[in-house]
Amino acid sequence: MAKIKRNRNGTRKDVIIAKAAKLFREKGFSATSMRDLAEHVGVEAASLYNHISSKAEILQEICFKTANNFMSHIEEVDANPNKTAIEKIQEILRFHIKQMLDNYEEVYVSDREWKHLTDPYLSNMQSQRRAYRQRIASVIEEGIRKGEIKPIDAPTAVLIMLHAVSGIESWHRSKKKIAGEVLEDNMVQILVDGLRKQA
Amino acid sequence: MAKIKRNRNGTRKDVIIAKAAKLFREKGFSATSMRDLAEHVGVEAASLYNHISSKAEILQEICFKTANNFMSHIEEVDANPNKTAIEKIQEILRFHIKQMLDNYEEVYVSDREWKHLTDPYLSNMQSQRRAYRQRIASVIEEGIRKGEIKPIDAPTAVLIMLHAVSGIESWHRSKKKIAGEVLEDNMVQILVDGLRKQA
DNA sequence: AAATCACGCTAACAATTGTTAGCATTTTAT
DNA sequence: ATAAAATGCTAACAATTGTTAGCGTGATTT
Repeated sequence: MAKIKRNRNGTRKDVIIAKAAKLFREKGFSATSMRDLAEHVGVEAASLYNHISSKAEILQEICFKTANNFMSHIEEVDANPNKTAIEKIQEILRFHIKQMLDNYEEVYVSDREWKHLTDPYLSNMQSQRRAYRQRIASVIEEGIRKGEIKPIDAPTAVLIMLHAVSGIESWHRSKKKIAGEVLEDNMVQILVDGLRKQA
Repeated sequence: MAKIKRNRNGTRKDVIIAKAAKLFREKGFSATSMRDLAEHVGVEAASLYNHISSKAEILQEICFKTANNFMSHIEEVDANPNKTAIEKIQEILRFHIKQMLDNYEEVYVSDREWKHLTDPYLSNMQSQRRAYRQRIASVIEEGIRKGEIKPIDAPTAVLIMLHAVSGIESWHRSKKKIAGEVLEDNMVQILVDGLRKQA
């Protein structure tokens, strides 16, 4: 009756999902109530259901949109046969970092809260994640074969890369932030060439 | 009346906290109900309150026990003036990895769920975490000054280290696990010397 | 043997949860 | 202008939440 919902460019559903991503990041999926979300959207809880069909659906949209985003990128990178493995890894890393800077809320939520998906979607997400990690591992193994990369355990390297990137969360919370590009360069350098000087 | 709670060596409270840590890791703090926990302990929900005073207290015990554990270790490491910065970093890393292997549930929960602490404890935990990261950053900066470590942004390096280690979660979930010591060596090598061969 | 304590149970509470029904109003299309 | 669609509201629902009260039984202490 009184309040109206704003929408810049995109549907009202998009507004709801964006606010939800923010809350899910701050408090977690389970600890965020629909009334909580409604309040931040500026509407009563019941009104949300004119735009979404359930709380679960919101999480699904966030998770799968993000997952597809990463999956298309790695396919694009991996399709190019003229890049070295190290170059591919660097591109993947930089893409992750940029995503973590630009779409922070959704990327973070999709990484931390996907466990709360329910079962058709949960299994789907699990295999997507597995497939994604496997693709990166293959790039690393290719690099090992060609002598560009140290002979380390590829799954372990993937694990380090992906989780290191998700640590950008604490960069966001930090008071004295360095610039995003500096962060990116630092992270890539540390992961590719390590902490130790000279070697 | 009928059921009895077991206890190997440690109080019944310890049993409850251990089971809680497992559930908090699997489903998150908010998504774990006291009835859920009670069922896994083999008792009715109300009976838990003979041993703990609230759900919040369980999380507090898990988080602060773990935090103190890490804090004492870094103090011990840092007190030794004969170690190089790289050696200190390696020791800290190896301690984190070992903790993640041996006390998986509690370390993981303490890292992911501390946000659900409430306010006297929440602020306390926030400053403890800040202080801990700051100590590691100081070690790195010392290493940079002495020329052992590349001149990178120390907070970024800390962020990478700590989050890389927390990725051991996916090692736990993995089917074909490499041995714990191999994992440890791989992780330390990658973080200290990077992925790239030779340099 | 008596008294105390530890610890389990059932029942119940107030609050909060996600969600639906039904109705009113505004916006869009005809 | 009128019909249709979109979107908001209030009220209510059943289920679940953390937690307390009160009672009983078995073990431990005196």
